[in-house]
Amino acid sequence: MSTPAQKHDVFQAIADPTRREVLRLLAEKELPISEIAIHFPMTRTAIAKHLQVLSSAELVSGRKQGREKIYRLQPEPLTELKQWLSFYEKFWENKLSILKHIVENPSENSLSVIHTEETDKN
Amino acid sequence: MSTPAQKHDVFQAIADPTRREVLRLLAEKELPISEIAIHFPMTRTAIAKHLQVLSSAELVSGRKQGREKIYRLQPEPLTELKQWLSFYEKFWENKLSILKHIVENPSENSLSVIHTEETDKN
DNA sequence: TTGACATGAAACCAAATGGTTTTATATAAT
DNA sequence: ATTATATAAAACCATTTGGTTTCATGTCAA
Repeated sequence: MSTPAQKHDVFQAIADPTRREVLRLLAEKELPISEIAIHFPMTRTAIAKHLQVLSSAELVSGRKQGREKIYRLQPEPLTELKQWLSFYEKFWENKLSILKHIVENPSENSLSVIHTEETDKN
Repeated sequence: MSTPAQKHDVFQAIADPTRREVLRLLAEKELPISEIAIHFPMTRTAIAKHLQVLSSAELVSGRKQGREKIYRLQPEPLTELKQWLSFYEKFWENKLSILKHIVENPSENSLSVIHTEETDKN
């Protein structure tokens, strides 16, 4: 974490399971650091740093209110992830549709396909 | 990297830009390690390790053919990412639709909303 | 004003990460 | 048989990461 101030990437920000859980919490409602920290088996400080990472990726924003700092979810950067993903969707949809075809048509030559692998070994 | 043999998670696997670029390459066609490495400013060994990470996340699979090891894309685990993302879509779509509403209705009280922030400072 | 909270900042630490170089091994080509 | 190619495995290294503890500061409450 290391309070980098440097812009973090969305991909990197969501790589950590703790940070994903923080996002999940903030999806329900905005929360001050201490309240967030209650849900985790680590110190408030550690959570504060995770929030800084999320903040530098612009996935959350924090406003100071009295003595507490309240964080809220800012989901917009996730569109970048969605875009990235959309490129790959055609690949797995393709694979799944082939599978679907085999499952839904138990006739045809499914068995011969399976046997191909077996016979290759000989 | 460190050749962990341990199962890697998709989120972690795609966190690294080099690995994302590798996936992009393999999306076009399967390739042996050396060919992949040509596209990067690092050693073949480094790429081999990235491939191990991708492999342990099951985003690629490698088969040995002669003296080369050919890797191919295996996009299925990305469905987990998509699922994760889908939870957040409602949030940003919500925000965008509010924005859209403001933009498309320049009448109404958009200005008063903007002024709220200004007057808070006093 | 005197504590009690909530945070911020800094120093520190172990482990993980992203890379390198070196050495070994199997396969292909001459 | 020899050499070149493709990978694998291991040792090593610097930096980053995810965490801690300690100390300082601002704010709320009594």
